[in-house]
Amino acid sequence: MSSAPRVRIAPSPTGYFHVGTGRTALFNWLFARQQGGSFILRIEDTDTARNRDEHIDGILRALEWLGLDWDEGPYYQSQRSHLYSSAIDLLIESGAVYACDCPPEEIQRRAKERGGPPGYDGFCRDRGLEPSSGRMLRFRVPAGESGFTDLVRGEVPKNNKDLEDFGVRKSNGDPLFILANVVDDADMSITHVIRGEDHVSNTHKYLLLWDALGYGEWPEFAHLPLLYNDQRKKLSKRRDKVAVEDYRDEGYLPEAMVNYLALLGWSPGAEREIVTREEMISGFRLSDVKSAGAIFDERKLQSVNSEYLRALPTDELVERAQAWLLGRWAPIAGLVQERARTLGEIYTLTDFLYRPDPVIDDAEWDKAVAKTPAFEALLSGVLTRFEQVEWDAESIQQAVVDAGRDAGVEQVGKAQAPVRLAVTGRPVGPPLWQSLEVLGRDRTAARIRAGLSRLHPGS
RNA sequence: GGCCCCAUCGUCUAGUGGCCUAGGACACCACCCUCUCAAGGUGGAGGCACGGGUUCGAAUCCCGUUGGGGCUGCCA
Repeated sequence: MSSAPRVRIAPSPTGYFHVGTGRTALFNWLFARQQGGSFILRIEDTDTARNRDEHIDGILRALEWLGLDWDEGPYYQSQRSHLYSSAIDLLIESGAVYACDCPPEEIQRRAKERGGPPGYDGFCRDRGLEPSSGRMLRFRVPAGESGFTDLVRGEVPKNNKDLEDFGVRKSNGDPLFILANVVDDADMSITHVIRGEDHVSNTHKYLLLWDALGYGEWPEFAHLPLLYNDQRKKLSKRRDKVAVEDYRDEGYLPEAMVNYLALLGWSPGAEREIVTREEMISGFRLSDVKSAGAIFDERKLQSVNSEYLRALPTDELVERAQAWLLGRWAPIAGLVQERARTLGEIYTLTDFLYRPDPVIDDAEWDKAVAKTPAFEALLSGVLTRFEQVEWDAESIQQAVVDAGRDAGVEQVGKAQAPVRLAVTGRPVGPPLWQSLEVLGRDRTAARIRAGLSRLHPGS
């Protein structure tokens, strides 16, 4: 194939955008960009019962968020039914398909009776039923072999006897996925079909149809290994967090998500983990894609995301976090930046600035503060000093150090602990002195007073 | 059940017959740094599923076993 490659991503409107679809889209996009080809978006909405406009909108926004721009489309299969109809007419004419009126229960019953494998048994093959409405259409699978060569996995053999007569049109007249898929790939001159491994067995049927329709030279195929959960099962909506929009909403950066997704099944080479888009485009090879599946590990995603977060100019970070929280935390943004793994986590680290009062866990308080008698004197010493010192990080630090010394708590690390818990409600967080400076003298003092009375509920 | 695919540390991977007493990253452990937590630094534990071949030589090639996965819809 000497002309510019044409590839496509063909999601169906299921209500969310699966990370696996995102990975497939990315690999298609990388291939197209590197080869100077076209990346085409086609919505596979032949199942009219499931279609919803907002689902389609979700697909477009997810693709945009990931930065995977398409060159053509979106095309909608629901608007191309005339193409499928004429293809079906052709198949009827040539006798490549036949009508079938077996109810699904009947097919199942016969399979059970037969004791053999489940699936259709060709019952209507030679009944000569008219292809009238109310009857589905099945492809008459010929004897022979339907093997093909896959760009990532090599030869994929198949004996046609292991293929049942699959449906190409529903009894309500709608085309089935496999038919629409083939017709559109031919019509759109798709040169490389890059999709998930769960489609390999569809490919044999695809090719049979392709030939029956006289489309000529086959496209190339590349089947990508699947993404699994930690149980090594295909990532599924039911058990797993699979929606790209969920990761977006938690504050993962699209560039980090793309980087992580690229690492699943492909590698930029030894000792590299963080890769720019340009490097991905220039280094990507379909032949380098692994054929074994990969587990989607959110901890690694977090780590990649942290790297991208820390690499951001701090003012840009503040800007991009606007959707999660207001900019009140900006003065300590640089300190928060290296501690947050997602934009959403920034709030956890800075919520003491946003809440009217800290939420203090009783058990935590008892363990970290109440058990140490000296901390009472420490806190009141801190309070006294806080009311007098200049309100800047350095003075705040000095006040805590001095109060600690007077209370017999020499180590600063120890002395800051009760102050931190009383004021922020958490045992850990960004550096305390700067945090208190931003919080302000009055709110800080009030919280320490509250801590003191927590020590002595009566007084 | 049938058909097909896959197999390097817990996870993602490098490795395409000698450079491998198998390298990196995440996660984990220890230490250093340090106002906590991170970040950073140093060190550590941890893997070629198993069994046969082929070869002077196998993580790399072949066969088998085991394990895992996918498909098997009038969903896509």
